[in-house]
Amino acid sequence: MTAQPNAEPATLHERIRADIEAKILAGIWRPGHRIPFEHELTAQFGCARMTVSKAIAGLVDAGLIVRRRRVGSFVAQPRMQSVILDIPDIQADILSRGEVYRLNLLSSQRREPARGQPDEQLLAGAGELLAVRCLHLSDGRPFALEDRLIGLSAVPEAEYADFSATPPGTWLLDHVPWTEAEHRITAINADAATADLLAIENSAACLALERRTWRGKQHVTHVRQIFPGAAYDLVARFTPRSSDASMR
Amino acid sequence: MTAQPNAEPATLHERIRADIEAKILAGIWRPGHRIPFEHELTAQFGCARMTVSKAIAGLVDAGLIVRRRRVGSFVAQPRMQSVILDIPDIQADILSRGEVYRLNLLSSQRREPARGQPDEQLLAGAGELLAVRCLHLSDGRPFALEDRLIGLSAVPEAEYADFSATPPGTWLLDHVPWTEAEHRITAINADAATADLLAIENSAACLALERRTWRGKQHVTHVRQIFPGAAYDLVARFTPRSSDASMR
DNA sequence: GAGTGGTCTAGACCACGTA
DNA sequence: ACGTGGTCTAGACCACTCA
Repeated sequence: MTAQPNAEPATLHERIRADIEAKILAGIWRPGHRIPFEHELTAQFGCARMTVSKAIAGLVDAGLIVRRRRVGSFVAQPRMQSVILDIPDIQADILSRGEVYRLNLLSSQRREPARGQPDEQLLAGAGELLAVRCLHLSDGRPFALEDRLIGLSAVPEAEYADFSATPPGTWLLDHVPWTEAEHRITAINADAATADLLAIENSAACLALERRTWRGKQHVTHVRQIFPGAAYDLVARFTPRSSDASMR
Repeated sequence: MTAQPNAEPATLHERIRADIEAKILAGIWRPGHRIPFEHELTAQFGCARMTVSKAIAGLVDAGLIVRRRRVGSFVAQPRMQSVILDIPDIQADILSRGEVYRLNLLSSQRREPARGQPDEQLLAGAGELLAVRCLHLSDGRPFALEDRLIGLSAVPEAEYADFSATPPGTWLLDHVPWTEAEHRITAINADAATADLLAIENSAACLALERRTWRGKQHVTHVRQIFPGAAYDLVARFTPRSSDASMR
């Protein structure tokens, strides 16, 4: 949990927000209930309308309130909607746990996109691809196996980067602003080669995390990271509008 | 992608935000660069400071800007931070794909929390637990195996709910507002019993999704859902401040 | 001390959806 | 037509932090 549990909020709009939130959580205002109009809250709290509006806007962000013009603002139907999952930089994550990070660069080669792989051709654009394969180690133990493709037309300077000094993911974060990413999380049985590299049993369950990243419409990189399922979990903790998440 | 790509934003603070965002994404303002002071932007756009402030606040939410008093506002170092993962209601998800949803309620029993299980005792509080085990089916094929514990002191009316009519997750969403949830995603090898229920091979890799939900400080429910890894992925797509996610 | 962002006010006009 | 929320203004004071 990030925030202290019961600290009285300092600012007025936060107190108003907390006041409304408390009524909802206590069940006094059930889903679908119309909360007081903004001008009523203005009178109740003796403040300007913008302040009330800011408080409600926060509750809308948190998914607790729905506003409808000409009608009013209502307590939202609860939904298992957005859950914030943090998928951190592997190096930073290992270091933050006080463990020793090491990268084993298995291969790195420039090549043409494969025929019959429209994904690779989109990633390559007019240029070529950089294919990097590496193993992340934490305290000497395999932590994740990474296969990455980088579009050299999007990131030409990647060709000259030293990925044994800086892991490719970290390097890209530092060099390329991204606007969009798609993640896919799957469970797979490790094949023989993967199991060997990760030092796990053959066909042991692993988490496969695939991420494709764009800058604007330009596809920047596509990475697949495989984590031993027995050792590492993805954890996401959610509180409306404040979250804590990590990989354990 | 949810939002239309290049629609000119209607409101002023959105245009200001888009203007700043564009400079960052184009690389004109690199990470660490100090963007103009608010009073400068006020002059540049010919508007009130609150409008500029609202625009920047949005960029702070999106993680693109960091504000520092007395110093200025800066382009944030990009981080692979919050990724919004949508973990929807299974029934709603299956129905939204046009498939037939069916629930197989395997067991449902009221019982005491197990000794030596502090988790269960916290969940039970002063009362007992409701333990529900069910299988979600999509078009007749096993979709997920669910084991759920519900704290009857937190949700006493759950005891009389008909979980063969409404899946427990859906029922809880409709009846209990929640404030906090913790998710854990793991890969596991299916044991014999699980494999049998899910109609998959023994020790096939599965995604295990564990979720614990609170209302305030009160622990409401703890659920573990197991998905055949070969058939289903968790997908999350991220764009700063607007997202699309689903389970496939 | 000086200048930044953080918050707030007391108005105003507008867009929109309901009736 | 009406009343809601949505946006915006032109100020103001404060808190914080750097010099």
